Amino acid sequence: MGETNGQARIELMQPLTRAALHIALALAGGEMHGYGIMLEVDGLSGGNYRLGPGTLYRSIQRMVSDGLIEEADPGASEDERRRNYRLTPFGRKVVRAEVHRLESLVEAARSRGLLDDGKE
Amino acid sequence: MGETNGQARIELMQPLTRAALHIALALAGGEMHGYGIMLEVDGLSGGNYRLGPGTLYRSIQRMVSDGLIEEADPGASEDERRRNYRLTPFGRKVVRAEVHRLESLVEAARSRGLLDDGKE
DNA sequence: GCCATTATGTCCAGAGCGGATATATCCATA
DNA sequence: TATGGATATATCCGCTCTGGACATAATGGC
Repeated sequence: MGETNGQARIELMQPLTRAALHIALALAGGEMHGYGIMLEVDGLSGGNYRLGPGTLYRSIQRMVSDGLIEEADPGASEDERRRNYRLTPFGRKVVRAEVHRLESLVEAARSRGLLDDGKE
Repeated sequence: MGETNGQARIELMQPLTRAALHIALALAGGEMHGYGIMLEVDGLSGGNYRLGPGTLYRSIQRMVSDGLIEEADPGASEDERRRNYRLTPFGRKVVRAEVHRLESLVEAARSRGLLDDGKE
């Protein structure tokens, strides 16, 4: 194979921007259009993190040109305005690596006693 | 009590910037000076995330003025150039809230099957 | 037909960042 | 003791990323 090893490409993409991470996580559940991603991210963060339209559509474009996501065929009977996106296999690898990084951070927090004594 | 409830202030600080999160996690293990934080962050991320001096000292200043960290008395026999910092109780609450957010994201990733089939 | 909602997109100003540069101290060792 | 690499802090420049306002238009319920 003429291409450089995939691991290197993955590391070049890290760390994902905050917006890209949330978009990727939303798309990990299945393909979805932009506005849907916006609502999904709002929900999965419990309202603590919101994507405005500027950040949303700009991030989508960047992720497409980076090969993290790709446009999917529009569902048959759906709203014609919608543009559906899905994670590419490469994108999936990158998010997975990023989530593992987050897990390490959470573990570091735990080992430093940050999560003990749960009262505020 | 004349002050607004602390929970609101915590939410105003969220989400922490990437740099601030890493600095706070480094300081969760005990007080430390800037250069030490830089090395600690490098280590706790396995080299995947590095703070350059610009981001580091700028972030420290911002976090001090936001009340997340504060300067501590320098240790007796230590290098006089060092300026030691520690998390404030408020800063500790904010990092804890942020780590809980990260845990939710990891959990969302898991429930979407993103962490299954561990091969690359 | 009316109009809120859904949906995508651009633009601007400001926040955050990476890395170069500057400066100075510390300390091992030659 | 002087030389120099590591330690330590700080600022500056240019770029990326973001938030939110604004624009435009199709959809769908009434």
